[in-house]
Amino acid sequence: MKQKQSRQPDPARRVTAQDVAKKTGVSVMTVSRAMNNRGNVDAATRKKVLDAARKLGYSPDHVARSLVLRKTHTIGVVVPEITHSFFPEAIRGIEEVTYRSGYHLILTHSAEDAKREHDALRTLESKRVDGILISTAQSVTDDSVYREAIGRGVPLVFFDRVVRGIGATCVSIDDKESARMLTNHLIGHGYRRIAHLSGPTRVSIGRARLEGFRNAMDDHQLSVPPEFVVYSGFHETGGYKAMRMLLALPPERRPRAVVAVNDPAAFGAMMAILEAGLRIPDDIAIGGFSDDIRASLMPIPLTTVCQPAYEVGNQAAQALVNIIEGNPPQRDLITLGADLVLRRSCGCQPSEGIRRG
Amino acid sequence: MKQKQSRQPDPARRVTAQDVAKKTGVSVMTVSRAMNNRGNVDAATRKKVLDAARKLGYSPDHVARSLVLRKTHTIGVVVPEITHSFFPEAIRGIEEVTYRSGYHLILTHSAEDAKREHDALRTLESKRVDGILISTAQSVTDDSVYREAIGRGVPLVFFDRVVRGIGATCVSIDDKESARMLTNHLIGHGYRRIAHLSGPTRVSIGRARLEGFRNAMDDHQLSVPPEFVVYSGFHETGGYKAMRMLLALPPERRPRAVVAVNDPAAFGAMMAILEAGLRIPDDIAIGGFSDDIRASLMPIPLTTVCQPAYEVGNQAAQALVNIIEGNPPQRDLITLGADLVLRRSCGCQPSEGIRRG
DNA sequence: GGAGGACTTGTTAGCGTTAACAGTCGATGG
DNA sequence: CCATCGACTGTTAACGCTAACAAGTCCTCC
Repeated sequence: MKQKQSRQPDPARRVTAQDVAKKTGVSVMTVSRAMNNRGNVDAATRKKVLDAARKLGYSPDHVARSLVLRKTHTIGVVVPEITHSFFPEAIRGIEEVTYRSGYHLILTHSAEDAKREHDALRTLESKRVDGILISTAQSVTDDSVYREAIGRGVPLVFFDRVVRGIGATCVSIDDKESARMLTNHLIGHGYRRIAHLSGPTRVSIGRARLEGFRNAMDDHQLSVPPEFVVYSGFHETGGYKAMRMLLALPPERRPRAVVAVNDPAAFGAMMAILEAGLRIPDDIAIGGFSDDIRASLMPIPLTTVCQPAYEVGNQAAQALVNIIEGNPPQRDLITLGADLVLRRSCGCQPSEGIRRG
Repeated sequence: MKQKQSRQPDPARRVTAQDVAKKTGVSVMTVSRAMNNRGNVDAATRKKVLDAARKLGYSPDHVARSLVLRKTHTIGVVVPEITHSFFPEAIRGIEEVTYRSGYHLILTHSAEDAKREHDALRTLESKRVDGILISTAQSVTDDSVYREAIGRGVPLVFFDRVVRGIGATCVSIDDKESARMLTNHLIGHGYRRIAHLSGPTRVSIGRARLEGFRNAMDDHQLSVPPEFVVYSGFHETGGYKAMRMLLALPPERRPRAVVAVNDPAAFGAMMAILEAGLRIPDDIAIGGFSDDIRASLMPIPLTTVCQPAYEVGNQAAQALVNIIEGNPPQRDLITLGADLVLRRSCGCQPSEGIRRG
């Protein structure tokens, strides 16, 4: 067939700067300069190089470039669970920043598993990412992995589920303040006996929300009997079980309102309340966290704290990029405010009923 | 304080195999062999090397390794919109495969923009990913980008929004069949005048669902007047507007049932129907696609086609890894079946009412 | 008219790793 | 006793790119 086609020594071989150089009769260095729009290249030469590059389908090898420049323009992201509605939003916020600043994202997910998270961290480091954004897994009990990475000079920024006091920047929602705000709102409705469905205190958000709840109660000199703080974890079933325990109390010792650690727990609790033949908010009022997409669609729409996931990701990414580029942020604790979304479950009769969704 | 701490010439410098070699008195090659568990290393030497590596905090540089081995163990993923509930699920399915097979994921999102997708593709190629998983953006009109990448030998697998006939493996839901199934179900309820709220026909799912709808109608010798196929796009507002157009028809010429291209469009349409003072399904029945988390929570729960997003991602990743590792799949069209989730909006009175959520 | 400068291009070396080949050393066997 | 083998380890040369310096050309200016 074709006799004199342009020779291709190894079909699997990629086109390199060498090939472009040979074709245009300049050195690889000039090709490099032209491709990177460096000054000091004659306009005509640059054009010649760029044309040849396009014709040959040449694209500079970032791997080689990364090796020599000691910079990969890549950021590692570790999330505990990609499908948790919070994280896609947060990733979107991260992506917006990194896209603008020319970084790429290596996404790993720890499946809430400490070992898997640890592996992810090590591999990201081996991949020589320029920095890491991480939201910790629930099963992590030991900071040393993070400390060591930081010790080795890897820029690390925590977001949402943060670890404070080990020298890494943390971006999170002011959970304590939000829990306080929500609790205060319930107190404002006149409720005095308020219970808390809590998350694991090992995780920062679990701790902070419990604290904020306690603070608000303390501020109003309201007591919190020990049986009013029930562990529910982060899921529907936990919320359901925890609420059942509260409902097992004699009626006069039951709470009149409940602050749930998040919306799924609140949904579980609501189910338990309705099953017990009680009404929301007439018998028991309830509030949650995270403005789950379902919150506004429940039979009794759920009052909840709306967490700016996009904003958290955005700020965390911004902080990380700044650190990487040599402008470390002033404070290493960035907390964002959250909004209270008032719906019927707390006793409000919102004019509009639904704020989003 | 400490006088004789181990010297660190350049604090920013990472620990290399060289350092480990020097410390243990062997050559870098032996370090490499020990780290990679190659044979031909004395057990005692290996231990010595591994110990020193741990002590120094050495982790092999994947960038350098990738350069010499011409393999990055990294897969590029391009999705049009990370927050579309379908994609986090799909990514989860991808992640499961890649985690098991030792690949990492570079995630890019095109924001439904052709140019941004094009950039992402080029950069991924420059980053020398071993393969690419892509779900196309809506605004793409030209295949050549994909063809060229394939021409350059980049393994490419499409998932969900696929491009057929250009030599890449495609993994998608059998949308035509699903649309047909849904339409058949409505016909089974006795509806004859059925309309379709359509997506962009440029996108494969838009085309396929329209076709499946048409096929089902043809099979039953039911006519589809031109005004019964209304463009809605993929969002609530589009569905709302499209439904308004159908409702603007004189009552006797209105549809009795509607097949929406996806759930958000269906939600918009439902809002329009209810606003017009009509009842669902009594006056107009409706069905959607994707089993959006809200579908079961609507005032009238929505009958919908449940798409196995996790499975799509999983199969696509599996196919790509196979291609990369030299076992190309037999067929280059992999279609997965979907399930019909029956709820009230189509006229069914499901015993259980809610299937998931 | 020759020193100096501006602009462009080339040369050399090295980023950290591994493949391929080349030793080294003790043991084995005819 | 020396060739041979096998187990281990070292040496060299890439992989594709860019920084740093060197060198060439042409021009300017005292």
